[in-house]
Amino acid sequence: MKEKRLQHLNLLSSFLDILNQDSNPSPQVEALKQKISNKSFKKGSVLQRGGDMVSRIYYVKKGLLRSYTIDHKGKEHIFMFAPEDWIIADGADFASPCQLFIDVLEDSEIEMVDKKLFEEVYIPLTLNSDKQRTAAMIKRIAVLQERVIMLMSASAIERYEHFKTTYPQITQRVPQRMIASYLGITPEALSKVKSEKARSK
Amino acid sequence: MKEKRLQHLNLLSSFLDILNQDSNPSPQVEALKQKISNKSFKKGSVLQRGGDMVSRIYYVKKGLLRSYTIDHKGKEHIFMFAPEDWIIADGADFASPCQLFIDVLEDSEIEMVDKKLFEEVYIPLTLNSDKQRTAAMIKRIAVLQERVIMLMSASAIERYEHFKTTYPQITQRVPQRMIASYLGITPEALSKVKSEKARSK
DNA sequence: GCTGTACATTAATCTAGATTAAGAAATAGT
DNA sequence: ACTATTTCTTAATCTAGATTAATGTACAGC
Repeated sequence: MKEKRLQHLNLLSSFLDILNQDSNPSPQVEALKQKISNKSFKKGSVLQRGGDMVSRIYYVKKGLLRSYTIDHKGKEHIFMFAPEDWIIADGADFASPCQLFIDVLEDSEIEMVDKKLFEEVYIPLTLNSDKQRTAAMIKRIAVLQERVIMLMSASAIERYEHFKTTYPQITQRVPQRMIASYLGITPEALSKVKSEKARSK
Repeated sequence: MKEKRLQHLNLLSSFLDILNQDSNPSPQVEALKQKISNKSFKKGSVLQRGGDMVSRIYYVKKGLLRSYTIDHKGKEHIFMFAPEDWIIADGADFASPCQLFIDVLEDSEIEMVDKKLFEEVYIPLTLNSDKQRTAAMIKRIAVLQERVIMLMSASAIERYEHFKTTYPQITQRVPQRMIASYLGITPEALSKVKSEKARSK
């Protein structure tokens, strides 16, 4: 089995592992497998809109997704990127008041499952792999905590440097303006920061 | 049993519930009980410093704690407040690179337990109350997620208003400068914001 | 009761980053 | 290959909030 990254809530992938490892699956597990959609999406597809009543968990087999909010002025704020082997879910997954949008940044292959089904079925199936689950959630908390500290104390340059070292695999694949959005600054400010840094070398 | 708030990672309190509910405790549980410290702390006491090797989980029975980081310029950034019935833990609890300080804002009564012990003992004892545990962590994630959105998109006034409605019980009890620190602005800016708002009424 | 220290407010600058706008470069669609 | 659209960069302003500093206020210790 390929080593799994736990940068983010890596629930669905271990769920899938359990389903797949089962060499002699019960009818219950068999029925579940049918409910996991396996789909290709073109760049630009919208998987979920804030406020949608649906709530799914997406596992990125190939490609790149993002989640984001739109504030009261209509501005997008990117919440996270999800490249290969990452999990992404909408706000409902976290009982959060802010509703997240999820869309596709590169042609992608996605496995997805209904959130409710996932919660109801995953827990009984994985009681003995709870440590992994907890570890994944703790990791998620760490990422968010770090992000809060960054937003509270770091300048635009510092945030950008931090992003580059933390997510090198994403830096090259998404437009500058989206990185800027993730960092909480404007694309112009990011451009400025980069050219100033280049000049000072 | 008093209703428990789940605003934050409420692990220790359910842990304590389990220990206390046990009418005929096993020797193992009995031994554990001895390891939970029950202490009073004076305002100003420091429970943990960033970088400390100890790692505990604190349950606030009475009083008020806070956790914060100190950035490379020596500035404090308040990460969270923990009033009565809340749980607070240092960075090590989340495997976070940023080390948190924890100290006492009001004379407090605290129950605390070593993090490692907690993790090793809590999980086997509470396999069947996992849903509660997961709910607590999800709630924590929601709080952090909301905080990120706030820091990315809201102005000083908006953040202050949001804080007041979300944490009314804290607003009256901590100095302005600490609320400012939590909001990611300076005390002067908060003062300005408040007087401008008062004038415009 | 004083005195000192921490905290809050106000006002005068300063600055990082936002906004606006316009041109250059890259990408996609036909 | 050519056009259209999106993205990136640069530069000129503008502004929210930082910084600095001075004054006012409350409480703690003596």
